[in-house]
Amino acid sequence: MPEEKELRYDPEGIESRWRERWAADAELYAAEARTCGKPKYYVLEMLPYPSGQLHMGHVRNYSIGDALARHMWMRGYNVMHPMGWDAFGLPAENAALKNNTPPRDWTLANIAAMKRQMQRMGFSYDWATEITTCLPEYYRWNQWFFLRMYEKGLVYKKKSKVNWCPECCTVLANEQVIDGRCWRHEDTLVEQRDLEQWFFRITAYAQELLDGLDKLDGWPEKVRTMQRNWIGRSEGTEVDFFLAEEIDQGSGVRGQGSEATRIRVFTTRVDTIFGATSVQLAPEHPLVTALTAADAGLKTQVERLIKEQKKARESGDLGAIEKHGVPTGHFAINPYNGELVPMWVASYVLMEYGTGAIMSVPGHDERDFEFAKKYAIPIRRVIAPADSNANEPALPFTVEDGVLVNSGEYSGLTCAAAQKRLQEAAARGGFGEAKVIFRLRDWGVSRQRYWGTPIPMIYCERDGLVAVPDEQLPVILPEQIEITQQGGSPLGRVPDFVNVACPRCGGPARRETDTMDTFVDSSWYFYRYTDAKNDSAPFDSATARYWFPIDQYIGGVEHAILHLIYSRFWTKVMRDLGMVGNDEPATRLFTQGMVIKDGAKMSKSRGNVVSPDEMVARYGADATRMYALFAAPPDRDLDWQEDGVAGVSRFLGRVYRLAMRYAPAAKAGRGQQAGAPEGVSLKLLRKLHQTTAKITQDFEGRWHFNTCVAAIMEFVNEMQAADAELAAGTVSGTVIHELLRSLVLLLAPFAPYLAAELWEELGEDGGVLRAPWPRSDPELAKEDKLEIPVQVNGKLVTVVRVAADADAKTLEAAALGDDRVRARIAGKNVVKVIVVPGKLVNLVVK
RNA sequence: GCGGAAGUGGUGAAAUGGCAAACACACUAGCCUUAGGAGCUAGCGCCCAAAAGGCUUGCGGGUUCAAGUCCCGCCUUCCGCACCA
Repeated sequence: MPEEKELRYDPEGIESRWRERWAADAELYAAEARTCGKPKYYVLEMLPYPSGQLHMGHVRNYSIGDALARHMWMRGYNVMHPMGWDAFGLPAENAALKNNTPPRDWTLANIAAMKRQMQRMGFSYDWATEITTCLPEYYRWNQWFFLRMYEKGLVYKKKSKVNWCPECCTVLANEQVIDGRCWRHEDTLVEQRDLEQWFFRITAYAQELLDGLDKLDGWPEKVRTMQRNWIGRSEGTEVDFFLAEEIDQGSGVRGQGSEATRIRVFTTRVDTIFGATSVQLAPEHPLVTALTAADAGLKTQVERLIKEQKKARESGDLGAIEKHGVPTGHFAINPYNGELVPMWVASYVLMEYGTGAIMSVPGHDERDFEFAKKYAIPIRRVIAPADSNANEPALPFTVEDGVLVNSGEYSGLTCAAAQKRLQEAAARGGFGEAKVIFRLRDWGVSRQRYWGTPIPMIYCERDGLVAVPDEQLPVILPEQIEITQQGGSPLGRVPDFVNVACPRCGGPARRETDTMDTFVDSSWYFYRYTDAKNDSAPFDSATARYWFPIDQYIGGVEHAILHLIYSRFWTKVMRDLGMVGNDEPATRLFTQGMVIKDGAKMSKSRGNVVSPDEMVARYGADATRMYALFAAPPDRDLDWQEDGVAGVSRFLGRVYRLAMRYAPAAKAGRGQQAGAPEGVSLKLLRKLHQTTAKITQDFEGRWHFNTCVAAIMEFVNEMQAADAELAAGTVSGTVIHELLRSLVLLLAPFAPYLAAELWEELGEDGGVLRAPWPRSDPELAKEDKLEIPVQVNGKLVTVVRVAADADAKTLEAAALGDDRVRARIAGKNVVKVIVVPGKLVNLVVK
């Protein structure tokens, strides 16, 4: 007999063939209409910035989402699995400067390249709903939303101190400043500038954004905690202290001082206010500015504090910086007891938080204590432990469940009770009130850049600020424009763009030349997928109500604050506009781990980047994505080892050859009736049904795809080990058919190309994607015999082989009947026998 | 400083309180030969020449018949937050 030529697994051949066939089938990954009757499932991976190159982080992210999408299709869901491009942003302008390419051309070329890479990977995206945020058909709706929010008072313009990145030459939102540095330029310190800016009133939703987190139990706790911290809700009291001199000279009536002499402080511990021995103002507090105007000496000192504060902000370790202060020589009156306390300027008080002024209670606050010690400010005890027998604790005593002392009429009250009474007194006396403050501040969206959505506003000489009317949308971003590194908004240098007739009076007017933060684009993009071609609205409300919320959102944890808080805000705004029915964009969020190489995150600067193209060329897309799922559980960091990819590729080769070898037998046995399986057949079927159960469970719960792949490998190993029996015809064609058919189905979410190929080789039709997911028969999955470990005093001695359903008595007898066990317990008393049927036997002896 | 996650072979890792190291990678030995980034077989935590045996999940305690897993204390690494009043 001529030697049979061994088949070679040729990923390149298989994958290119199927890529062509899939590309020709426009409906393959399309979601069905909402009337289809199937349950819907919206799985979404975060849309990428089109940098031009897919990196391994993307591949990992999309491999997870793709496995899930394919699995859900096979489970019979109506699946939406879209992809798009977050296509505005600074890199396009930088590239334009460097290569003299228009940002649009550069961006669109990058998109084309990355789309090719994605298609090469075989991801199941419905390209008919693809969105590209830099195209007018998309960004016109940014402008439309801007106008709706403007109408509702959720957009406003104000001059304020803003973060300026000298590298980006633009303003940044607070969320884009990390440790005083730009989120895109780690080495660049952000400057503070006074500029007129557009803001979204995200703070109007601060409380709801916070409360909503409690209900988002499908989100990682880590992300929820980060958002809670960012929103930073704080309950306390605002209290007015007044400059003593002014009150003496004026009416003399407490609580009616002028605004210029009022020092409003915020405190969470108003119960300690009788212990306030100074008030501390931020160096940039308006009152300090007023005082320094008339006092050159003070001015010099305060400027030093400002410099110090700036340095502290940049250092990233604020707690370690020594606190400095300057006495102003003025005094303020504590409204509760009329006491005069000195007024200081302190480097540790921030103008941007609370009121920019605090009361300093050194007896009961760590920082105030440190400060008072340094400057010999009196320290007073006003809180004692609730337990009156306790020793007097050392100061500062910061617990909040004590009792007030030395506090006038409030002495003896608990802290909580005193807070309430003191707030009531402040409200009555008109010198304060209970107050909730948030750390979250409004979202500054103006960018002095070109490559972004034009802000649809017009400045008319006669009518002032005029919104662009809806019918004039979109305000098109001009394309022929010279990009330079000059300051100011590039659009300001395009007269055709700037000069416009006022929509109201027709007179001469100027357009707003700032563009929107690109996070606006990504705050609502996932709604657009549901109705991507709509040219009369951002999307159809009924369609969005069908698809939303997103069932599973998958992306990197680096967006925990930025994108994920903005898009929650946007959803609530759209809900209040009546456009959507959901309060939150996504029920479940999954944040995958980073891809690591040689102990560090893959990055160009470290030179440890592995290109997906290279992997695909060498090992195929199936092996590359399957390795991305196999090397670590998806939530953990993944160490990229090329040998591992090679290993997965070899495994797929074994699967291919095994399936091809027995495909004829399987085809012949297809649809035939089989008797009760026994011997090798039973053994293989049992393993198959165990594997199916394991993988099905994992998709439903813990998503440990690494052990799913391992389970498939175990199953294939077992088939391989039975190769002789299979070749000898011991196993019927019907059983072989079930084994191979199910193997291909289980493989389909992880290695879709090979699965498609083998599905066809097995003579199945209709495509593996729409084939029903295999069911595990619990009876078939059950073992009939088990090896039960036997321990003596908790130490393993041997295993006994017994029937799987053996009861405790049988197990005990089997254990005691074992020679090794007998030898071990000879001459000793068996004190206790622990039998866990199906698990183990433990003999406690003395 | 506060909060979170993690720490298991040479490497990536596995283990609803019940046989620690599944599945891979690397390595070693053998086989095969259309010499391939191939395939097949076997070995592979540590100690001991081997067997028998003993030891082993960052460190120290505890709970339990039984702990990588639960509890307490500590160490290390990573991530997030932080003069937030």
